[in-house]
Amino acid sequence: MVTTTRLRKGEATRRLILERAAPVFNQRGYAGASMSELVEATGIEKGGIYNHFGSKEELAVEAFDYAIGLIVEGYAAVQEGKAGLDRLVAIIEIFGNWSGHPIVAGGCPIMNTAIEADDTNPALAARARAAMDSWHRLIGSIVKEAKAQHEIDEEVDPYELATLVTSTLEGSLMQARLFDDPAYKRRAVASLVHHVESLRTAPRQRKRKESR
Amino acid sequence: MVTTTRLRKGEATRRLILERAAPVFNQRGYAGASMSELVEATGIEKGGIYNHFGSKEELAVEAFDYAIGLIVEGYAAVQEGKAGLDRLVAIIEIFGNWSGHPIVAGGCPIMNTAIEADDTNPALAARARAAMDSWHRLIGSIVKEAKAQHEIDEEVDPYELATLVTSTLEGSLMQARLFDDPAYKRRAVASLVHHVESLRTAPRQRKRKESR
DNA sequence: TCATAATCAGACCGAACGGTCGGTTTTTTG
DNA sequence: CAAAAAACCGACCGTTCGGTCTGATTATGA
Repeated sequence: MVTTTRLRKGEATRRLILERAAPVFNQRGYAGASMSELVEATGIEKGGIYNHFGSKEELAVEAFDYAIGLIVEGYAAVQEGKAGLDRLVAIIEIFGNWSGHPIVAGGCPIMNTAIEADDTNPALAARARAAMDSWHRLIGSIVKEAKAQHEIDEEVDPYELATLVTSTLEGSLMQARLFDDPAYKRRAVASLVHHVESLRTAPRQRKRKESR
Repeated sequence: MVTTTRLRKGEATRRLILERAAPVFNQRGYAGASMSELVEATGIEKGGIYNHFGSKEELAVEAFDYAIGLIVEGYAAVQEGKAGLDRLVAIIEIFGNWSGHPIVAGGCPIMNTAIEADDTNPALAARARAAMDSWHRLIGSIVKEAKAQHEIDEEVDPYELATLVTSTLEGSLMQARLFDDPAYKRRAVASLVHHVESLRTAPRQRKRKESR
């Protein structure tokens, strides 16, 4: 353990800064979050923060990636033990259900960053694109798997379904947050689950889980 | 013409400020737009701007309302001469089609403002809620009209359909802008039009317009 | 344990922020 | 056309912005 112990303390505070800065950026936005707010949220003085990150933008990018990492973990966990279309249904349903303990405060970091950065911050926009792309691929690969197992029709385009699901979920999240009413999400989830279930081919008809 | 001519010049520049400030706020966000940028965009010096608006926030709120006014006009125009579900289809289709000459640069002001302001700016968030609410009512009333004319099934909930359409359109717009690819919108439009057409009751089956 | 390197605090910097205000110019009115 | 009023400019204000740097402190390796 040579290099491992060498940077131990530094890595710990670096991580701490990221985990406390992520919700600040996600709630206030990049332009709206000030260094003094980040100092307050992290408990680390400005000098300390700039010891680990070269600029506010670099911190924002890494905080975004950190938040995405948490989200990827969360969606991976919910698919465990499931296969095929059930994985997709599980993903759709959990989307409407972490109103209680959201992974990172302030809504979906991908959407928030996409909306703010698309016209103003190329670096952040690029990270948002990368994250969205990997999300599309996650859903697309599930659909492909379902097709390979003849669970759904051959005609279904994986990428098209992925982007449609994403549109509906993100759009409903935006409305749910605007009106502070999770019902918007629940309706979108119900509609999407119904749509996905309707794509199932007859042979493997299974128990259908209604959104409560 | 007493009071009419009294404030003539002032009203003109006030309007000019709003129409030039609206796209700046819509693209850079409230926090991201600086007064110096607004001075540059409007061609009016700071003192001139503050002669008409009490604060940056007041200007942002009025610029938002101005942008919404343009959008309302746009969607009203596209419904002209149509009735019932055709109005809804027209609205959905035009949503995907002003990529060329967008009403106000920077995407949908309602979504942009909702995403930025929901956690940070109560005044702007309230305006976004009001605008979204009136959008919901527009679509809801079309669905109600279609129901009254037995164009669609009695079971369809107008408000539910309105929010679902909104979710899908806004979510697709966000992705289209993130990847700078209108195909995301086209797919959402096609899916929604297909869904709406599928709700039509048999009697008045009409020509179906595919998205190109 | 002790030298060394990593870590951190906080004073400090110039620039840019949102906002004010007095003076000048331009409109409007009688 | 002159007087009054409205509109506008731009210098200026205090504050906060993102970022730097030095000296103190703490953790680490030998």
